[in-house]
Amino acid sequence: MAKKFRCNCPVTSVIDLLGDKWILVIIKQMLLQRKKTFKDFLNSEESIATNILSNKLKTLTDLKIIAKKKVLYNKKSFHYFLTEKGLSLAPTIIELLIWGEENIRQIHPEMKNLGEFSTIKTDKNVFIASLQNKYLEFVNNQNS
Amino acid sequence: MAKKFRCNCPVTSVIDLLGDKWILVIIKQMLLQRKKTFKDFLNSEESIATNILSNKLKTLTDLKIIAKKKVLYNKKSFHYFLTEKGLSLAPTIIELLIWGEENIRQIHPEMKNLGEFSTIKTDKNVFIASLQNKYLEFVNNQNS
DNA sequence: TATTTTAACTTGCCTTTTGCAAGCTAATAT
DNA sequence: ATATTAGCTTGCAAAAGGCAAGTTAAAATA
Repeated sequence: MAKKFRCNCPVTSVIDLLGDKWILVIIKQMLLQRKKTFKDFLNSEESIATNILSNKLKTLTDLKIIAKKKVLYNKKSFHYFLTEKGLSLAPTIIELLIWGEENIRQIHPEMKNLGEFSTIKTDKNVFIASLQNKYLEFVNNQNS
Repeated sequence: MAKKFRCNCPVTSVIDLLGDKWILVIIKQMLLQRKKTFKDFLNSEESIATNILSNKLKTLTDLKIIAKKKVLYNKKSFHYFLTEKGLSLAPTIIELLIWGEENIRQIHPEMKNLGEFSTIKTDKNVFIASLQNKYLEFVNNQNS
């Protein structure tokens, strides 16, 4: 089931892996909205279908961008969380967010705006590092 | 022909606009490889089909991410170039490049590596600003 | 000047990806 | 003991992507 790449360009190859309608949305949901179970993802505002979700979670797990863990207290639930590799997509997600904030509202007026946005722009690196740290704390709290 | 958005999240909305197999690849080709004519894009290592190319160039023009200009010396050629809006996607493209460099070679060993890569990582902001300036110079040279 | 080639497309048809609705199974809650 | 829930799978339809051939006007070549 090896992935096919169009060419040897690193940018194009990332798009071969992650450039579809759902992969980056799922990563965003984990990083910014702390979604972790199959049901969490299903109940998202993006309303993904179950077959697509199942398929994308499998792909992301195979790529080791996320990992799947049985939860201790419940035999039918799983938690999905971002690995280090997944968490290192935070800068990309934040760049998409910034571009969206600045360029999409004109054609999509209902788009919500983030209070923290001015902080993101002035202290981008700090914001990203803190986001990653908070996510790691969140994952640790789940495991204990 | 108004674009439909899945929800009001800025990240998801960017993916609704730009998250397909080709849009960001075309922007990369313009920014990093100075592609400008229909034929330039066709001859790329990614080998896009003519109908898809035509369609994506139209979409990008409608979104004002690129603009189309008749060339002065030739009545059947056009030049496409990134607008300010398009050029402001440079940080996203560079983040994809960085992630690709660090995470894809393992599963795609033929991927080419960039000599300048260590510079990109240590001086990211400088690198991006300089890339944008050089692109603007390039566009100016075309117009004169 | 007549013929060939080129740039920038469009059209038709096929394949892959996405999406909807329903169904399944084992665990949990009532 | 029965109903509900979590996490899926299956079948089918719609949309996006992809291949090959065809089109038109301009430009290059003979």
